[in-house]
Amino acid sequence: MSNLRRASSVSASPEWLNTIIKGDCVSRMAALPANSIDAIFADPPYNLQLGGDLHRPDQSKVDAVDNAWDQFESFAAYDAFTRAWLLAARRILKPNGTIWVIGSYHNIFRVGAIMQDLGFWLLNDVVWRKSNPMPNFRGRRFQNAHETMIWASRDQNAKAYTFNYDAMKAANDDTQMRSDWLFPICSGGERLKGEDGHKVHPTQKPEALLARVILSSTRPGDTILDPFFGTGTTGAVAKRLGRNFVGIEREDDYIEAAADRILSVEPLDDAVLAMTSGKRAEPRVPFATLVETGLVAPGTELTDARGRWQARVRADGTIAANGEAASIHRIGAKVQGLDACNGWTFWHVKEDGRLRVIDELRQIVRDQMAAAAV
Amino acid sequence: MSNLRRASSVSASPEWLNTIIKGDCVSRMAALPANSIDAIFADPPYNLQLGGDLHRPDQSKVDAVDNAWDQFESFAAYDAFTRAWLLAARRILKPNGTIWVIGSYHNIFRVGAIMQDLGFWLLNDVVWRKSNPMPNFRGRRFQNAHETMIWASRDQNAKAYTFNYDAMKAANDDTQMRSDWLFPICSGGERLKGEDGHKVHPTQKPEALLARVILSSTRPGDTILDPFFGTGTTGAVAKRLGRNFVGIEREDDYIEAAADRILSVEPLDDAVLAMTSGKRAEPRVPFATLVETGLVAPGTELTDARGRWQARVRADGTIAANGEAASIHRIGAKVQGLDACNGWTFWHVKEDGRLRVIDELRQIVRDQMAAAAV
DNA sequence: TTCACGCGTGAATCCCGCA
DNA sequence: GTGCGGGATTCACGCGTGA
Repeated sequence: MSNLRRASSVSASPEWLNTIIKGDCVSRMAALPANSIDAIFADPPYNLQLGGDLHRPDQSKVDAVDNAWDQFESFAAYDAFTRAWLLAARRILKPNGTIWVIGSYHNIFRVGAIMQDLGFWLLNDVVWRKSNPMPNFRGRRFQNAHETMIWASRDQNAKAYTFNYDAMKAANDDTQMRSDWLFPICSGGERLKGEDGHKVHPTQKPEALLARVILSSTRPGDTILDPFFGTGTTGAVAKRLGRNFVGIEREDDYIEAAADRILSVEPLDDAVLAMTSGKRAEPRVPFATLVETGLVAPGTELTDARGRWQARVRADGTIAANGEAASIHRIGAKVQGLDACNGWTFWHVKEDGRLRVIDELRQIVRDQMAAAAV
Repeated sequence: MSNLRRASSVSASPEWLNTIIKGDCVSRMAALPANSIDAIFADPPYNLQLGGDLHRPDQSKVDAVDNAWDQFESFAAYDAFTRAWLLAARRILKPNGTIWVIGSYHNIFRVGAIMQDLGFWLLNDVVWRKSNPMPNFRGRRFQNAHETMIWASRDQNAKAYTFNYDAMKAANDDTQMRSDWLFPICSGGERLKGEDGHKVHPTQKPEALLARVILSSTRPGDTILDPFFGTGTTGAVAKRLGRNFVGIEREDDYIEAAADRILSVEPLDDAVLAMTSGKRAEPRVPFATLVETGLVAPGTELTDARGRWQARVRADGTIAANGEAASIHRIGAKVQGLDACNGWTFWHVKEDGRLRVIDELRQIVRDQMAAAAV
């Protein structure tokens, strides 16, 4: 068990909190107390059933997912595995806890049907639209440009699950957060590489995706369990966002990489993490996307063009000034004593000593999105 | 049976072509010949499991799907129904036919798992992103802004299914069509209304969605069956796009509305329907033809684009390098140390001091052949 | 210092006709 | 059915290199 607990941890917290547990997730979850977990994020094997090698048009070979842990003898074997871990997960979930499972068309239908059979109550299916997916090299299908996440409560009757509706809405330019989310795949500096320069894990998920999952359906201080921890994206984002995590993973290489990674994560300030709560006052790239993708770091100070007013960016995509938090538009209006304000053209960030209006940053994201649009 | 056949129909075509068959889709499909349908589009009941009435914030009542045909006693009952109609559908599908099924998170996971169990081979899941979805009025979930379509072939081994890759790519600004499609929901003038001004069918799909389905995976003249015909969107779009249809529907009201609707549809001109097709559709021209016609003289030296490798053309249409002679493709692969190579785009000839790819010479031959055929 | 360009790569169920 | 071989097929982004 890799212990990554902070010195500030409450002494009464269980010894498995903020650790990586080595082993098979079914038996390890069985060893945890029932009704102890606030939220679960699971990225199980997809059972890809790939055929032979695949080459790009330039004859380079695609580095496919051919790991032993993704191999199953049959649909029945995959179903049995899925049923077992979902049952174990359901036992440790609090009555009002929720679970997220991510998958592709290879496995997600089996997972979803089994979740319904076991009594989970589906709340949403959420589509992760990839802004830069791998092409279909042979031109025989549509480009597989998304993955699917299922979000479910433990029971149909569980009505008090956590959903930070107002925070999501405020983060999405004051309209409801939709069930289709656009994010790039995990690449570049975020992608963990081994000493050989090769990716440590074949299916590392982007932190921005996990950030929205965690911000939408958990509260600071909650405990999030990931039964297929891999290289610990769930743990890293949970720690950064002031949540506790529990990871379960079988492979030593992954555990080691995850432990190093999480150790270097610095949790955000409590003030930045404070959630928007209650009914908001009245009033299309969401500002949250800029935060989730890292274009604007949480905690960044925003100012108007003349530097007369300041606000601070929070992790959920709202901003705060004078003790109040809301969308970029609302806070922009508030500090000026006006009824309305276009936050996109009002607020600026300081870059290299210069002010840059955030509308320019939105344009960057829009350009990315235009490539993916219809 | 509502007969909507055009006078121009070939007399030898079966009597059920371009008609709406009244009755239960399982027994009606059983009465059709096996291996007779090119494509199926199915919009089965979603098994919505709604609780009580839902009201908007202004207290107006949401007109939900509460029809008898959407009620099932249990998941098991829904599964049995799904299995039955999918089995019947699979029997009438041609070996290289494909099937589309649309659903929401309430039912699509069960449908997808059963499709896999029955031997269908999933090709893509395609997300219909709604540009104007209904909001989540209670603010307890993400806005349910999409539906999911599964596209599958009859068997894993069926490789020759229709996919109009080049047409889709051209329609999408010359980049591959992705698995997420953005369309508005069916409303306004397209939405069929009864004499009372009330919508005729609760789940009428937009014609644009069906158009992309049909254009991507069928050819003009193909036969498309819809076992849950409703108000006939599939039939209307199929007719407009020069395809044949077969509809099966139980409710007289829907059949009547669909028949009227389809009668008023005017098929598009063949010229408009002609599909973009890439090199795959071009006649095969052996490299030997270029030598035989004198476009490339025996003894000519071929090089790659950067002049790193050379080969010499032989009179029989093979080329030689490093003491070996074989096709332009084999030698191209050999000199590079690869398994495969497209010799047409790899090899160049020197003309007036410039390099010219031999694929251009092939195009000259193809143009000559086309001119001669007129 | 900046820009242009080449190269590598990502959860992939990825060919088809003829003998 | 199997085997063989022609030849068709890629999008976005990060990084390194060289001018």
